[in-house]
Amino acid sequence: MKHSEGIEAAIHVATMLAALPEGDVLPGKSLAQFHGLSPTYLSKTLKQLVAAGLFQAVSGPTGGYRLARAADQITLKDVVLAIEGTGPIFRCGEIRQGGKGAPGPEAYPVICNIHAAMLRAERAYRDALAEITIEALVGEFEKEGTGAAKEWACVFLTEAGRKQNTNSREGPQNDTAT
Amino acid sequence: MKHSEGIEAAIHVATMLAALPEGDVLPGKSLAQFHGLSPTYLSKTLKQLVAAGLFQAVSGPTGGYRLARAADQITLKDVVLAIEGTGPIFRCGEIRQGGKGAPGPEAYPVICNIHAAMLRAERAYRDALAEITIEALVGEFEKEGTGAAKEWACVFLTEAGRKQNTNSREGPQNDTAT
DNA sequence: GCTGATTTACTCGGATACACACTGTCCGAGTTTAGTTGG
DNA sequence: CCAACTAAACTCGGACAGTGTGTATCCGAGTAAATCAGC
Repeated sequence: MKHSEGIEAAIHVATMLAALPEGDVLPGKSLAQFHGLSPTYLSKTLKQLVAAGLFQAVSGPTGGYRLARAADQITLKDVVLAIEGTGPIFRCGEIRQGGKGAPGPEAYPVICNIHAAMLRAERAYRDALAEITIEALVGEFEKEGTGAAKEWACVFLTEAGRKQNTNSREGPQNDTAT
Repeated sequence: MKHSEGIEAAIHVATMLAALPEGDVLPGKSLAQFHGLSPTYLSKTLKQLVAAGLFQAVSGPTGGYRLARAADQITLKDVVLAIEGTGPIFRCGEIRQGGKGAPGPEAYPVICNIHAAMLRAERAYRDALAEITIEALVGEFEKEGTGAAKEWACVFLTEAGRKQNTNSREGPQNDTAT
């Protein structure tokens, strides 16, 4: 009952992409360097986020990743489910009717109350995650972060960020400079 | 991010022990048979619950397990933490300052907001679990369960339950019949 | 018949294999850029 | 000088090992009850 390491990376990367100018992309290699992670393993996590429809990937020398939706339309719940899978935390094996000699399923018409209690807790967890959007996290960092930390992130975004001519979420950017 | 299978068994066993007359014990073998589980593996789970101080174990031919505390003093949170460990679900690796060239820890005086958000969700989860006591689960079963299911459980408790002369939680039972 | 030690059978507890998922890595397919060559 | 072609470099994506936790099992230490011998 522990989250995989990739969860932390996925959320941090998502906030980075959210802080990026609309349509721009960040390559996985740069993201790994910025966070001090293995590029090859981070790509595995990023792949999952693309498969889940949260990120978009662009190939080629100027390629990278960007958010597939607006940052206020992506929650921590989305990210967690993309990495950990959408299956339930608690899997009820109906062991209450597993013993030899136990009455059949007709004797258990309602859901196991233990199962129900665990589902309530699981729902509380995911609801709490669903309340936090990536945009909110970026906003908190902008407000609470120290000067050095913000500058460090800003420099990274400026250096590693890449304009994209083909922008699927908006029209092409007018700004073509560098 | 899934619970181990033992969680379900642990909770069901706890409710069984709670339904038992005060001080009586149930052997692990019987508990496994009633739930259709492997006795050897269930013993591993029970061992964890004893180590956590939730259950008490009695050796010998008339031995078994019983609750170490009153059923209303044991919550689902206690059981889950006993099996899964008390460590946090989300482990923050501080990757925000992991990159080469990143500013030192003094640039990050406050907790990572991502970490904080995950902690809030985790707290919501455990709070929800802490609200459910084993006694409440037994009460729900008594109220909602069907006649066949309740009778099946009652027969099991009667047949497998064992009186204990040395009762650490209360004085010896006067009832010596059967 | 009663008392006592002895034997037995049953219980829990720790130590030991097996399997799956997470972690970590490599190489290949695809695309854009830059360079080069010909007109 | 311009345009088109070619080659190269960089990106993501899928396939392939290593490791740690969870799963499953067996055997040994300890205890209460039942048995049996002796009084």
